[in-house]
Amino acid sequence: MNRLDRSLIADLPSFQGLNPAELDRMIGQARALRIAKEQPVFEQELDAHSFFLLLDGHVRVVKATPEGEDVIVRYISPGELMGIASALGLTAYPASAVAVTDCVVLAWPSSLWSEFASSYPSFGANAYKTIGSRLQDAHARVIEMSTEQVDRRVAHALLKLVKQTGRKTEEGLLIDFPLSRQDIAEMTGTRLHTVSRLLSAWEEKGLVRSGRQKVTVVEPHRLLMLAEGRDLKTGG
Amino acid sequence: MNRLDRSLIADLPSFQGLNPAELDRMIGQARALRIAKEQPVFEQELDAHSFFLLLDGHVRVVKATPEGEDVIVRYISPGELMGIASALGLTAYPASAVAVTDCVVLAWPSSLWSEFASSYPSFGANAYKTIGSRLQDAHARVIEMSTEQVDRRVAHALLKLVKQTGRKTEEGLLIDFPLSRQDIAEMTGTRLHTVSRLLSAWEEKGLVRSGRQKVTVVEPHRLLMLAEGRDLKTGG
DNA sequence: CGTCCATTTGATCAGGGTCAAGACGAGTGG
DNA sequence: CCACTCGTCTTGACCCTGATCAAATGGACG
Repeated sequence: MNRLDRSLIADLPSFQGLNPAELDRMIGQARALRIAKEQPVFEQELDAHSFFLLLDGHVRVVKATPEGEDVIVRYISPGELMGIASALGLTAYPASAVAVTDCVVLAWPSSLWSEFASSYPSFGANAYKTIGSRLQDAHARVIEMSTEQVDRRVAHALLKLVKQTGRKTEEGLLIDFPLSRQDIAEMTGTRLHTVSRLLSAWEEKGLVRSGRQKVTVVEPHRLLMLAEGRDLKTGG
Repeated sequence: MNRLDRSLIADLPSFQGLNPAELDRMIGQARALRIAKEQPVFEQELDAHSFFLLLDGHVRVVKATPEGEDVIVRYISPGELMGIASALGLTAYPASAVAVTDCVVLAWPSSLWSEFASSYPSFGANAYKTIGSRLQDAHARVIEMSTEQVDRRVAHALLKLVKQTGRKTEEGLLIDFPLSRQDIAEMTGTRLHTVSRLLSAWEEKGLVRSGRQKVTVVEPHRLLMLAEGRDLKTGG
């Protein structure tokens, strides 16, 4: 049986301030899981039995409305915590998480949360910092949806993804996992048709290059101008 | 000089699970403040020196966009914590808080947060539960703005306020603080004109009664139907 | 090679934003 | 006590953004 080594987590932001012995104790209670592409990590409404750390791959966090529409809450990248409902006193997951690519995750039983938070105060503080930034994200998104038009919201979403997972290629910065027009629509509160039209227009202007479930930002700077509304309508 | 008594806070949800001595120690470090109507409790971007508990009155939490538009994040009612940026590792307030009516608040220096959270674990757990429900609120709002039309969003907003601060009158449930069309617009991501038209229409249908900075929900049940889209278009 | 899904693109239309004007009501100062 | 002013609210007219409906194209994969 494989033992998990502390080097898997030692360098991650969530575990800064912990000594090797503490890391060993924490990882000793984790279970490593492999999640195949398109399979769920955890599901909305179900008992929040575990919390997770993504080691490899990408995960999409989705909330489903009563009417059956999906809204993408965020994408999780390697090194991030997810499913930390228990930190907030929840007994059920408020959203579902689905592997966008094949993933490797660590899982801890939720019952360990309070133990970890009190025994390893830096871990607790780091985790609550994460939650704080997610709360800020959510508010930022409310504000965006209240005050900005679709094109800017889509531009912001792409820039956020590029910052999070952008990989340099000859063409520009590639968003490093499969991302459809529909996905972008679910992130920005619009429809895939509108996203398609926007990307087509931007491709013509040379801002992005995109294909089937693939988006590359060619000119991040000009896209940012557009996102911030300081667009000079620089045509071709 | 007035001493603050633990009875001010003993029954509040945030302080459940604390014994009298603990309550005394906490309130002994608080300062009571009076905030006049329309005056700020704390301001966005400024150093988060304190966190607060609202004892009496109502407070509006607002985020201003770079372009100068305001978005109302939430209304705070008596007994609720606010300005708990420090719990999330923030050093500046992410939003401003303004007294909607004359208010009485308790203030603690932010530096005490970590001390409180570790010395009084129930207080910490309660506070993080509060943060959790605010995070859920924010996500719920993102979803609403992504998937629902303006009339439903406004209906939801009114119902939420009624649930939070509704006071029974002969006419129905009165929202218990001054609330303008503009305020409702800033809560729902629309314009005061649209809110005005909606309220006029609903008044005609007998769902609400409203006037200058004043809204009474006459028929919460029918308003809920409308909010949930199970509206039967029951005219007069 | 055929099927399935993502994508594109056109046409139409309506929700609600914007612009404009006026009515109403509360508080203020003379 | 009244006139005035200021801020809130109402209502009409117009128009634009982006949703909706419809159909075709194009890759990917079995």
